Amino acid sequence: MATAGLLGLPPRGIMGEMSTESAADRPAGYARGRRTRDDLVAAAAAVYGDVGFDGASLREIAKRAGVTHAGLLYHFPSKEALLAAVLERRDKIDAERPDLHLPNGLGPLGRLVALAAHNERHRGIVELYVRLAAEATSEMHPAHIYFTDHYRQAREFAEEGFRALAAQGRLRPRVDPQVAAIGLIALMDGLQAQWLTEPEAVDLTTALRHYIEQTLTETNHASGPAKKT
Amino acid sequence: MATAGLLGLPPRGIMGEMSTESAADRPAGYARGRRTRDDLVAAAAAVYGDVGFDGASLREIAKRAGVTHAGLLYHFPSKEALLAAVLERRDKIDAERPDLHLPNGLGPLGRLVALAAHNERHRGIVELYVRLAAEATSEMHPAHIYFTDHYRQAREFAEEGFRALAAQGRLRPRVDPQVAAIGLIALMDGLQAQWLTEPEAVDLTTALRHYIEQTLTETNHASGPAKKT
DNA sequence: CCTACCGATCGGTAGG
DNA sequence: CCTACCGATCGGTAGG
Repeated sequence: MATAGLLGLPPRGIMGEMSTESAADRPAGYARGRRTRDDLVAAAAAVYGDVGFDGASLREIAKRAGVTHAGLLYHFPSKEALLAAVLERRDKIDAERPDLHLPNGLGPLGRLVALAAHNERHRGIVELYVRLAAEATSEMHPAHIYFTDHYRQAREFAEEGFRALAAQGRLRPRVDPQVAAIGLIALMDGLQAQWLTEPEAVDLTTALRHYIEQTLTETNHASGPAKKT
Repeated sequence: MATAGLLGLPPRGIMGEMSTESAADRPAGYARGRRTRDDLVAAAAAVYGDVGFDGASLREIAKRAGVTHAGLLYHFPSKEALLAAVLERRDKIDAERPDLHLPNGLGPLGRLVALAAHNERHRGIVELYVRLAAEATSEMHPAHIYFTDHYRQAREFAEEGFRALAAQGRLRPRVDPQVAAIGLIALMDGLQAQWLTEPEAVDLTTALRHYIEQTLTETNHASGPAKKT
């Protein structure tokens, strides 16, 4: 789930109909208000991680950012507008992240392993995505479009990765890149849920690496500088 | 996630400290009250699937079962007691299910594929588990113990399955049964979340079968009567 | 950005 | 099993 913006694609639309109009996107030359808004978005992300979007109260988010809940609604006209801002920020952060480039013999898919390693050190991000993804399962949920989009992008990225390996003749002949891609994304998500529930019992990268290596031909298992983390 | 009771183990404890004492477990010779309680548990499972446990209101659950919310609290003394009853019922149903036995060349792990195929025809079950598992991530959540237990059992079952294959010499030499088991359970969970979000884009069994087959030696891929579903 | 308020809904209890 | 109620909390608005 915490694979948003993975491709560095331009954050397109993000929330479907949802609009962040109003005070929220003023000239932004007013440093103070900008700061408050950033604090609100950060606080919201944290609270969503703790109790989900549905369970989050504007009063709790506002309190953590040091304003009243009516003050929050001055900056973001509705609960949904704040959610949109949180998701936009996540995509922006992910897209701008320069790390995740350590070559590791797994081709583009190495980025996914590196992302998992990064997430392991940022529990809050994982909590945010695991909770939101479960809520957004419903077609009526305000983040539903965001997640269908997110899954599609993640799948396409993984599929490209497997195709690249196939082009190099490194993929086992029976491996279907599309099926392998769906599985890889699902594996990442499932590992995150299990890891949050019981961090000692599971780690995020081992099973992932194992999965990718199973799809490679025997001679390609050396997997380069694997333990670079 | 919807792998509860997979092993047919005696439902042990279930909810940690949580107790279902009180009126809820009377002699049970009173058919009418028994019926009402069953209706309440079924309604609760449905509402949890829609909006999660945290988001579910006793009034909505009671209405679906045809009683008032105070009537519900007569049968189940608290919101948590009702949750315990829902989880107990799920384990009982799973343990008693006689299907899931079609041999398919995958050994014990074939049961997991059969379970996924079954879940594909019972969206409500999957919704219930995906939502609860995300909420139960927090150590404070009343279902947390249930899920740590559930994950542990599921992992052990899968690990046994991989060991059985290894004993038959059917496992590829590089495959670690424990790592493969963690991955298989995670894969099931992640597929379920993706499938709920976008049912047309993903199916529950293909990626699962693919994963298991990747761990087998070349000569074992025929996978027996695969499309028996 | 705040104070003050609105109607709605929540889990749970009293008392039959 | 119900009616009737409790205190708490919710998202959002009015009006500055």
